[in-house]
Amino acid sequence: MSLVELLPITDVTSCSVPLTREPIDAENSEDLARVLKALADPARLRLISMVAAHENAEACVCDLTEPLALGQSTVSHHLKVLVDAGFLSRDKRGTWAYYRLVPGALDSVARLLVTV
Amino acid sequence: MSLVELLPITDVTSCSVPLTREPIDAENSEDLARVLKALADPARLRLISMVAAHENAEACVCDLTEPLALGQSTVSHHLKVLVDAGFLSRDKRGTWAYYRLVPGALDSVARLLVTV
DNA sequence: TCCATACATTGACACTCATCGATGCATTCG
DNA sequence: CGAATGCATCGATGAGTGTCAATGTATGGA
Repeated sequence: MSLVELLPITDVTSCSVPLTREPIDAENSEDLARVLKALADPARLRLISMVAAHENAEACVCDLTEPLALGQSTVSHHLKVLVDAGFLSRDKRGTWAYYRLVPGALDSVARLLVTV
Repeated sequence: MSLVELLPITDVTSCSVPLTREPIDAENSEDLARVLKALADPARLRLISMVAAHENAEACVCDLTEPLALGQSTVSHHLKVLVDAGFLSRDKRGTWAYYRLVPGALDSVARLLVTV
């Protein structure tokens, strides 16, 4: 397991500089690609969007399965990918698992892409 | 061939609203995922970065092959993916093909991710 | 205690993708 | 004209990924 999987995304990307400011080295390009790969899926983008829009800015798996029209195990898998990438946090309360956006995670990725 | 493949990236994403502002619908999520997938590769991130940093903000394939340590056909393939996604433009002059950043392409993606 | 519910994990499968070598196609130069 | 250069395309291959059904694991209620 690498450092990337253990630290929140902000720690991974904060040490780097915008993509177009200076040539990115091989290691940083792999870190950023790993993070972008977690975002580059329609179901996961919708999950992020749905969690953000949900009441109290949190949602459990059962809230997300039906509107996505995907199986429960598939939704669970996507949520895990997003948690591992640092975009979502998981809070288990009773039988439910509540997912939230990690503040600043999306923004730190956006900052790396911006050219101005 | 869908509209997405024909139009520059700015046209695809300008009609959409930041991911966390309101729930993204299935169609928009597929468009955005397609664009992010083009970015989510270490070699392609380095290509974008190297083109941006190169003299006159343009580079030909022969400038990019060696530092990437990838075969010429592989580099050519990655450049095509980036052109198709709207991030790079191609200008053939003589035997050389010069690639440039499409102004605003990265920024319009960054705007979709930002939460503030 | 037993069952139902919510979720995670596993295994399998189809599909996509990154990479390479070989080939094709212009263009330039001798 | 012929050889060489720069690049795109093709076919193959191995690795990765999204999806599902089935199973595992807690937790809470009757």
